[in-house]
Amino acid sequence: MSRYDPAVTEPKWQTAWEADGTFTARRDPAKPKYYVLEMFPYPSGRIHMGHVRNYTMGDVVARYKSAAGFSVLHPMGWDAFGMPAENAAMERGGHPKDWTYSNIADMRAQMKPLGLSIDWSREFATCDPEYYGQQQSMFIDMMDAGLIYRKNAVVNWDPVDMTVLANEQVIDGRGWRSNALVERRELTQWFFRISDYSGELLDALETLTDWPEKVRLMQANWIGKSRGLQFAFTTTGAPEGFDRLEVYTTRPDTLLGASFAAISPDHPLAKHLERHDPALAEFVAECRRIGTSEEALEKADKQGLDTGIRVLHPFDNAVELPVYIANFILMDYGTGAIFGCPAHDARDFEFATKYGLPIPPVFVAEGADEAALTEAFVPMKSERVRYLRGFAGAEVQTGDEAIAAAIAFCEERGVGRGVTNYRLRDWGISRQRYWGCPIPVVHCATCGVVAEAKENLPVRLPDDVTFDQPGNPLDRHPTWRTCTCPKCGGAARRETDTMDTFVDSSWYYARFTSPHAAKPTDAADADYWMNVDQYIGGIEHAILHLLYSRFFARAMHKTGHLPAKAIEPFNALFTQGMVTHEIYLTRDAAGRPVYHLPEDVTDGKLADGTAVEIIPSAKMSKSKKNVVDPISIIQAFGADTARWFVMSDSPPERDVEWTASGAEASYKHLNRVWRIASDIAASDTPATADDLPLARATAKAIDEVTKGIEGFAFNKAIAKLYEFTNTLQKSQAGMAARRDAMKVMAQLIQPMTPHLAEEVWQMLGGEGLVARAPWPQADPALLIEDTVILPIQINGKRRAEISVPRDMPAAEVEKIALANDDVVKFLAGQPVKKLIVVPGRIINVVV
RNA sequence: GCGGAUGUGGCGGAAUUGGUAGACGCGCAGCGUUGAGGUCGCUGUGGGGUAACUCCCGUGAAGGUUCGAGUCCUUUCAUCCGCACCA
Repeated sequence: MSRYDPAVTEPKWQTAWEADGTFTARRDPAKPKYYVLEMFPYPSGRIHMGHVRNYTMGDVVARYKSAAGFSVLHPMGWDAFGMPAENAAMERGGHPKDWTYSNIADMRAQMKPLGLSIDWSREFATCDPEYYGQQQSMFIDMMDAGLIYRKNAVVNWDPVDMTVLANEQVIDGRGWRSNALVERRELTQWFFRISDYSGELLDALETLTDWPEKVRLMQANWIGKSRGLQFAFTTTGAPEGFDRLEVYTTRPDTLLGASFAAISPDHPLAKHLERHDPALAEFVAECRRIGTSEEALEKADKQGLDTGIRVLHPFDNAVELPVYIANFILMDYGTGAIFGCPAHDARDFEFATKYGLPIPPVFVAEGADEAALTEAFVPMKSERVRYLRGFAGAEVQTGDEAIAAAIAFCEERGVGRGVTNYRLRDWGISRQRYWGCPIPVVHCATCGVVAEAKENLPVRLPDDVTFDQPGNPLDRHPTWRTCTCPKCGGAARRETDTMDTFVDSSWYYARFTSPHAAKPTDAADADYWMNVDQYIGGIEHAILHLLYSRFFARAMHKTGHLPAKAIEPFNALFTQGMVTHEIYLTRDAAGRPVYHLPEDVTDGKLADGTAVEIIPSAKMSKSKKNVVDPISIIQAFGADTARWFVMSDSPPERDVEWTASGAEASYKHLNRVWRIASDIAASDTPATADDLPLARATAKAIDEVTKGIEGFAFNKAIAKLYEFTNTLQKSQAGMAARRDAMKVMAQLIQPMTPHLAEEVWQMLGGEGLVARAPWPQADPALLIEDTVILPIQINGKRRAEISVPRDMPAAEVEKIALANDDVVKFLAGQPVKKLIVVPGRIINVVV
């Protein structure tokens, strides 16, 4: 008997599917449609196990839905613009375009052997001019619809390389190549008005019931709706034009605990003051070196500088508060200025302690006395506190009540107004880089900023660019910038900023519905295929990519490119975990770690016998050398083994650790299934047992595997398939019954291990391709057990069990339970206080 | 710093959502098959105690609610993800 050979079998069935056109998506009015999408990959050049896991999950869903009678769309493309291509060009020479397209070809070649049910005829890359040209056309529509504007915004500026840096390229406040201290610099940049949709994007989260709760919560917190008070302090000693200082607060009830005011280093007042005060300018420059990321700002040591300006407390003009410039105030949130209430805010407390400012408490915990504070007292939202001073007097109430009361009180007295504020900022899409979608705009001396005419689209990237120096190659290209104004025909200058790559990925799902259309979308196709029924990707995209896509779908609807039903483009979302691996290292003479590849380590030792340190499982990364290459796994064991392994063991939303032994175990299991199938196909051993138990086991397997796939619990579906395999292997039922059960096995494993499934299906004489066979149905009559085993607890501890008919009345169950020998023994004659019978579950005797 | 998640045997995990903790797989041990190794098949496997037993302990830690808690509540520790120019 020969062995299962994936190297022969897998390509055979891939060819069969291709010849059959099994996975070509078609608009079929007779069937319901189902659109499965995995977040498309960045073409780095190599697929990794994370890709295998992501696409296998989508493939399981796609194949299952197809068997269940849906017309399925399951496409693949490439998120192909971005910095790595430019970095490669700078480091190794060559052109970003060549690098990218050659990577795409490599990755496609690595992906095809996985046997994914993808409709490759819809493939595109976002760097195809056909794609980004349509994006430019929509940009112009969005300009016309008032969704786009320009304003100044800060960027990380590398003063040595004379270039803008991404946050990722700023390491400890220094440029990653030049090592120069990074500065903040203002540039005029393009923005999408996503904040116009803050309220809607927040409210609509409630309709996304098939999204993970945590993702909805993260988005809600990101949008950050708050109700607060905006008011103006009157200043003294401030320069002309700054006689009022607007502040926003979400805690107006603590206004009487104010002990200082503070402004952002980017506040207009700070910018004014630095022009005349060298010491202050020095401080502000220091603040600007922190970088632009919120994380860096929040983690930095709290620093402040007294400007000498004072503000008057709005309720007591005799009280003057100092105005500081403070490094932790964000210009982008509220008004860029705050009042500090150290008693009830941890950051303000730290700041006041450092600069010796008073810390007057406003309230204390309910029932507590006023005492010196050793840290800020920040009550929980629902916690009731007693106000020592405040608009509500010495009353006890929760923060929410007090805030509403404080806003009403202030408004009555003309101190500011209640406002709803959002943390969400407009989306800055300008990038001073080459490898992105050019912003289709020209700058004309006469007409100003003008959109390019649509007939001139796409505005193509020039091919003749160099990367021998930092900065934007579009900016220094000799001729590309020169153009004519589409409005007046005069000489004009082309915009050299390109778009954030998040724009590319904000509508690719819509483009897949009609990837070759001469417009961004085709109405009939978009109407049939949208929305994405199941979207699958990493949790790291929980906020930005998904929020931008939700905004962009709304913008596409507003500009006529998507139907109204598609403003929430993803009906269901699943966020999968990473594939991780142990890290192996030894130490060099200086104690520095030296990493070793998994294949060089056997039983915790290198080939020369040196023992390695094993660091627990972590994200696969090249520098830690803990990467397992899917291609080598496919070559060794076949794609089905890799697919089976990444779907087994861990729940899909959690990380899964790749282990060599696990992969081998998967391989062995698939071989076992094949062996059992070929035994059944070949032999004709007589039945020595009833067919009924196997029929029951089959029905149960169908039921539980179906539930597992529907519920995204692939690990549980696989556990059931192991059980079913064990049952089938041991079954002594008749050959016809075993054949039928094995054919069901082929159908049930088809989503996970499609090649093996086809092979088994064929061995048993299944008709056509199992990929086209309808999903098996479980006979409901076979799912019902006749008897149930009920555990009996005495005072909550399991002491006995009884087996009773499934629908025996509770009164009779009680009688049998109390008569049980073990129960009688444990009760030892004590009277029963209470008897709890949960039908079909458990009996608890309380004495 | 802020926001979000996770924590169960030697390991990955299961537990019908408040009702038998440890399904299934890995690993390990024993037995069988095999010339040997591997493969394959069978049996056992949370910790402790016992001659034996349905005896005790046990879901990161501490406390609470309940007839009953891995599951609910409070506090706490550890790890991971995101923080707006990485994709």
